[in-house]
Amino acid sequence: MPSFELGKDPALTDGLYSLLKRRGFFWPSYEIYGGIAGFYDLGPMGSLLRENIEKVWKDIFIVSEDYLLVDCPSITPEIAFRSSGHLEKFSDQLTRCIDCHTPFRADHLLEGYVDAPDLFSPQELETALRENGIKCPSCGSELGPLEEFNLMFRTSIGPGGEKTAYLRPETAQSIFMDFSLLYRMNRERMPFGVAQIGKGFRNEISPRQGILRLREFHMAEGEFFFDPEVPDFPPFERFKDSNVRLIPNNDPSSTKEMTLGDAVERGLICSEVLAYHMGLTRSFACEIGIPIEHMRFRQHLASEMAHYARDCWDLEVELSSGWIEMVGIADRSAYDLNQHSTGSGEEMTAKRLLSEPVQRSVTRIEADLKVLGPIFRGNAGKIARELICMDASGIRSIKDKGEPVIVELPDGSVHKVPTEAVIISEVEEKVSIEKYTPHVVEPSFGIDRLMAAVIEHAYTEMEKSPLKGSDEEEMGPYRVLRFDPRISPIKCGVFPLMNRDGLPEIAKTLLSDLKKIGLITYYDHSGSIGRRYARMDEIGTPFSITIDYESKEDHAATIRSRDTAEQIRVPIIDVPSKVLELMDRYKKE
RNA sequence: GCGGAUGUGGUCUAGCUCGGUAGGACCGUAGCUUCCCAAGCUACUUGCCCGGGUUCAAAUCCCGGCAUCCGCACCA
Repeated sequence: MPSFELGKDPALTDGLYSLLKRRGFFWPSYEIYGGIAGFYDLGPMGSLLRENIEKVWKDIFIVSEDYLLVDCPSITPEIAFRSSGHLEKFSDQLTRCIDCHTPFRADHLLEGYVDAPDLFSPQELETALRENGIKCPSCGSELGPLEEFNLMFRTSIGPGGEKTAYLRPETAQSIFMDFSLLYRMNRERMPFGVAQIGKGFRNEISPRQGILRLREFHMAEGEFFFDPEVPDFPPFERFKDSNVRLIPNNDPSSTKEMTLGDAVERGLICSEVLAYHMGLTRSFACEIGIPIEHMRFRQHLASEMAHYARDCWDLEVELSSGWIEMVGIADRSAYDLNQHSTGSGEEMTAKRLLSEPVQRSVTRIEADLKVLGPIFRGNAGKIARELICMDASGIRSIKDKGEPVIVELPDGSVHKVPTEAVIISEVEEKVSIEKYTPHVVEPSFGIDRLMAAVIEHAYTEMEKSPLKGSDEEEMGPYRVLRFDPRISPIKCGVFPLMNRDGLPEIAKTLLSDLKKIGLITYYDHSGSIGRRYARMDEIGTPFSITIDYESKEDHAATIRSRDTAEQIRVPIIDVPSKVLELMDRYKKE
């Protein structure tokens, strides 16, 4: 059966994208007003397809891997992104040529002149541009002043709009902010994962390539928290021998094939935890129907890796438009938790049991509330709390000099605490628990891109059907979307061969039996039977059931398979279970 | 953002040079047909990207905007 090969002939996907609109997968949003780049509507088929892809994702991350599922808001107050670094990181400083108006990223212009310009502040950039005498690379003219372009959509909360907020560019941050709660919900056991499926928003400068680069997109993210001092990750055993294609960043021009186990041993992949999630990602992609030959993992170049990332690998899938990133799997170390911990003042740590409890003597500060109370009244408790957190040796030397201890409260007020209120003692302490900030590995899935990949790889064009008089000149090729039945938007079509003589009644009874077991169905009585099959093939419905005149006598129906066009005759009463069985069997083949 | 190309029913397109009723095919809908792989027959629905200008008259010419595609730039 002739099918086309992706990447070999992009012209073959031409017909695909009109099919997708015609049959209700997706199309550009706000078309009646001319459309806006970077936004797409998912139609009836696209919505079901996306939901099914997410279902498979949940089967892996929530059901098999026990990730905790959360669902947090898209609108996020500014402070959160100040801590996370997005306010800076997602703002590019642009400068424009005063003659040709071409915009450039200021830090890119400084590559090669200074070290790590991406970490520079706007002022530093401005100075560096001037000191190095940088001119417009395309025409040589002077460059204008810096402009800020933030990739986050800005909005405000409440009336008056004084509270600035942004639409989240990734779902991850909420998970970090909720870390302590989630850690407790997991009963303080490590390691554990948290997952979120939702929308992300990025105000891309110039979205292209249709649904592959959106300003509002679906993402499924996992955050896997673990103890960085535990090098082994036993579950990794499962993927140790999985073969993968890798493009390591020390040699970006060649693809290497090896097992994930080897890659960790050779130090290409930084940890077993990261490699494990690459394995998970690969099996997820396989399950939704992306062929393994069209997958590879590419390591971020040192220059494109975010400054907090220890290591980062992208799953890329080959499409008609080339190799496209689908999933980013990053080791973000303790960066995010540290940022939010510092930003909010909340402790974000996990506890680790020391293998041997440690005896040590500790200098402890106590506050004598009997003294503090009468002096400071309402503030006494706060001062005491602040006092016992201060550096013990420093306090001791102050106390030894007989000077009062200066305590500053979070509200900014400063208080002089008399020496006699400060008690310093040496205690022997048995420490059996140690606190640490967990590291995190983040697999982040672009659902819309994966959906496009699934569609392209399920797409098959065939020579026209051999029988009857269809005319390929007019019809174009015969098109089939060969989805895995698990992700097909519609699971089965139900057709009366003729729209009369009691056939519709039989078909509708069967239809409701299929609905009862939760299958999404499609009833169709219009057009010839072949046309109805063709409609189902175009939306990737794996099974079509036809009630014919014989059904009235033998109470049986035919089930026709999308991929083979084969038909089997099954008693009507057994059709629902037979369909489930066929769906299940498809997976294993 | 820049340069180039493009924009006609749901889809693909003819018409634009040379202004004068917008045409086809597919898809879709209803009906006929014992109809199992886009068959046939009948009927039907749906359109000139938006705004302005020139003109008696604009899909067509001019200006502006928007969008798409390609290249540059940008980005995951």
